[in-house]
Amino acid sequence: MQRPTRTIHTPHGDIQTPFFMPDATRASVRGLAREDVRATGITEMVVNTYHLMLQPGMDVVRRVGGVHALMGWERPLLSDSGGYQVYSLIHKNAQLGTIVEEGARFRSVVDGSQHLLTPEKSISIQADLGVDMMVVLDDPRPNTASYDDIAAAVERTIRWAARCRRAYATQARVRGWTQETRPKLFAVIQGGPYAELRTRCAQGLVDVAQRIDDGCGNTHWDGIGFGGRHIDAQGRLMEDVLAQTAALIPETSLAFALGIGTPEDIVRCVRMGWEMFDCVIPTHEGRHGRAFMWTQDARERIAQFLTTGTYTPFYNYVNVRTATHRTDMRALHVPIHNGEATYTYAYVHHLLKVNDPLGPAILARHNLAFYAQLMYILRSQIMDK
RNA sequence: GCGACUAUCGUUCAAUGGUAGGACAUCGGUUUGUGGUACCGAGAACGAGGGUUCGAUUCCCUCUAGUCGCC
Repeated sequence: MQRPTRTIHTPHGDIQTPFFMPDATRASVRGLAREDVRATGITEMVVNTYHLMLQPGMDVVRRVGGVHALMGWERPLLSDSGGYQVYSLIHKNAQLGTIVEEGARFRSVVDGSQHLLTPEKSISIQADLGVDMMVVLDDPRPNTASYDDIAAAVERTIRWAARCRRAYATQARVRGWTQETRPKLFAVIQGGPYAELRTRCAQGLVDVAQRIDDGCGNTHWDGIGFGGRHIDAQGRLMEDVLAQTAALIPETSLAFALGIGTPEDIVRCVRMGWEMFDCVIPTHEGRHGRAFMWTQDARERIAQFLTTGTYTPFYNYVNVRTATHRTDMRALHVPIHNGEATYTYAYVHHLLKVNDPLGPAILARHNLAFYAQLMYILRSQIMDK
């Protein structure tokens, strides 16, 4: 069931749920200045352990004083553990890595060097990054993997979560973290499409939190995420598993829907109780010339969707590359530092055709603003109740 | 006015006496904890007329248009 909105406190500021974070994988939302991101209404971003440990490397990150300092970003950041990237790498090319009990062994995409990412190393790297929210190293599997394979990955994910939690407690001691200064720690539920494995994973993780102190006296996870792929082979949202998994997450933990999704998927997930989202879609689609646009009465349609579950399209996305926009002088509103700039479809179309990076940048900003507005509408809808 | 050269998808270049190929453009599709300025697919052309030939986009002639050169 849908959860009430709440405020969470992090070292770099408060956040109101539900909220959306764009992926700044290599410490930037590709092609956008942080002021541009901020102007869209986005207040948090996701950075990536896997990419940053390879480039610029943790010696650099430590010397410059963390990823906030490197980016010059004052608001909260969440780091992903690297588990999904190794999974993605192996899925694409089995030569590039293997999962062993010790951790994830992989080859760097930057220089081909070999690395072993253990749960302990993932936590210590994320502590060095200095982020506000971190995620345990997990073991995602494709939904098409065998039941036994996924069941084994669930058990490993639980064991790795325990090792991450111990490593977190060590970091808390060494770094003198308090309840106010410590980063939030997220576990991840695996189990593929199987309800009983999702249940088993959730129980195992909750048990780990109760058994193992996080170094600050807590017996719960700050957040718990939905791991693995959340769409089926047809590209449709796996609603049953997502709803079932959301119900497994204790109210004391934030429900994080990793990697979701389209605007429609996000609203569906909010109805189920998911509170946090990150996704490449708005920036990715923007870079490929696509703009999300509200339909008429979008706000009313979202409200109806949220309360009744009946979906009426409240947006469409426009391929600005097509020649139909060559002389399209309708306005495209894009937030900038001190307000809003009006561009025309015709101009952005032109920029895309001449491969000026300003075109994708305008659309990425536009789409991020769209997502920020969507979350704002969802928050206000939930508060109205 | 004379001469040379050229004429092929929307554009720009190929090839060929027997179902004309690429690139860019056009249209469509893919992208969900970012190896994506990417990938996949479709439609689209032999300047006009005549001749040689079983058969001509290809060889020959005329015309038209363009480019270059010379007066």
